[in-house]
Order: sequence, then structure tokens, then C-alpha cells
Amino acid sequence: MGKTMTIGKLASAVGISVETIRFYQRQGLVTQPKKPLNGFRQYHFDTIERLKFIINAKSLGFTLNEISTLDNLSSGCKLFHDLANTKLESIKNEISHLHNIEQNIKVLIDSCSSDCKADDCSIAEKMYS
Amino acid sequence: MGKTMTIGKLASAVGISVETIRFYQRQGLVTQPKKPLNGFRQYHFDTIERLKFIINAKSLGFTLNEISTLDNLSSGCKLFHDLANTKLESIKNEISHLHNIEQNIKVLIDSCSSDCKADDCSIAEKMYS
DNA sequence: GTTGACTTAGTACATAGGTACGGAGTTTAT
DNA sequence: ATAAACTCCGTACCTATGTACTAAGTCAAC
Repeated sequence: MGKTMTIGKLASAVGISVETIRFYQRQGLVTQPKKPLNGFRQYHFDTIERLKFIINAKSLGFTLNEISTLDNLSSGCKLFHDLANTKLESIKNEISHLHNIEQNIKVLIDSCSSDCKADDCSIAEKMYS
Repeated sequence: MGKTMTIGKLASAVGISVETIRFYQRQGLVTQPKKPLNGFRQYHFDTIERLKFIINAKSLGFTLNEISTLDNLSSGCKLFHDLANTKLESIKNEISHLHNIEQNIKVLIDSCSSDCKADDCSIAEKMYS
């Protein structure tokens, strides 16, 4: 018998909730161990690493769907490289989109004093056009 | 009789779907005119402006909930100024969050060649920790 | 040997912003 | 006058990521 644990221990070992682990199981991101006689499933130590991988990938902006296509890195990192480059592009796009919005909001904010009649407010002029 | 139109004309006037206008009505963002005898509601011309306001606000990153608290600009633009400043802050935060992610992904991408064995891959080292 | 903490499975709920569908009535164009 | 296009209302569905809850069974501690 190696290092195994129940789902609760696993959850606190990686700092997420039991419900979240179950959810990842339903999504196919984590495999569910077989049910033993007493009914309490035993999770292998490796599952901690798998969950950490998922958590790290999420923090890098990967969706659960994307993570599920990665499976893991044990067969080399080419897949990861490719997905990471794609993600990098989409993040750059998001950033420039947000920069645009930022600029537009700044222009609006600066375009009139902080409280004016609607009739001569250039914010109104811009927002209703 | 002033300028009124059915929902379909309204929708094509502002370039969104009928379903979306109905959705905005359900959300309380647009008021629904009374039902006349023939059953086909007539929308006032002003509703075009209201919808344009909503569409513009959305493109500035405001949520429908936020837009509903704005109501409109006819009572001065102070409310709008305040919300816009708050939104500007949150957009700046989002941008810096994305910049962080961008940096982290770049580091990962550069940290190993594009295809290596899992054992000596520094990506794996970082993703499983 | 009882109390409290834990696990099981399944299902419902939540957010945000819509999209899609169905059947019945109405209007418009030819 | 008839067919196509439009409108009405209500409801269900969609993505993404979980959270909450129930009822029943089990384990561990004192």
C-alpha cells in the first residue's frame, strides 16, 4: 500500500474543496478511483500533482477544456508549448482590447466636468450616438 | 402620431436582435410599451437612443447590471462619472493581472526547448509544484 | 457506544448575457 | 384572398466554473 488518502485529505492537501475535486472528476480532468468495499474511495498521491497541475494551468489562464486536452506533460511538452503560445496570443489580444476600452473611458471621463446638465454634456452626446 | 415602430424595426435600426431587446426588457433595461388593441407594441423613437446607450456602455465594459443602475444621463452625468472611474480602476487591475499571466507564460515557454523528455523539462517542474 | 466528522451520489442553483423554439395571431404584399 | 413575414408570450437551452444541499452510510475519538 502506497500513499493513498480520502477525498477530504486530498482537498486540503491542495487547498481546494471536495466539491471542486468531484466537479473535476465529472469533467474528466481527474480520474476517480474505484470504490472499495467500505465505500470510501482512496486517492493516490499522484492525484495531488495532477490537481496542482490543473490549478497552475488555471492560474495561467487556461480553461478547464484546454487543460483536458493537455492531459499531462509525461509525454513531452510539445503540446503544452503549442497551447501556451496560442494562449499567449489571445492574452495579448485581450490586453490590447482592454487598453482600447481604458482609453475610451478616459476620453469620456475627461470630456466633461464631473457634473453637468445633460443638454451640454459631451458624455451624453457620445453615449447616445 | 409620432415616430413609433414595431420591435423588428427597432431591432434592425440599432443592429441587435429582437430576442436581445426582449431580454433587455425582461432585465428592466428597456421599458416595454403598452399593448395596443392589435397586439403589436409600438416603440417610441427614444428607445433607439436608449438601446444605443446600452450598446455603447457595454462596449466600454459595463455590465448590464451596472447599466441598469445608470438609468440614463438626463439627470446629469455625476453617476456616470463615478461608475466610469470605478470601471477604469477595475480595467487597470484586469490589465495588470493579464500582464502577470503573460509574463508567467513567457517564462514557461522560454524555460525549455519546444519538445523535451518529461523528466528534464523545467515546464513540468513548474507545473507540478 | 455514542457523538461528530467524514464520504457517497445525485441534483439543483448560481452568474452573465443572451439564443432558440413553438404555436397562435396579425399585417403586408402580390 | 392567400402566402410570407412579422409579432406575441413563455419557456428551455447554452457556456464556464463551480457551490449548495439532501439523505444515507461509515469511521474515529473519547
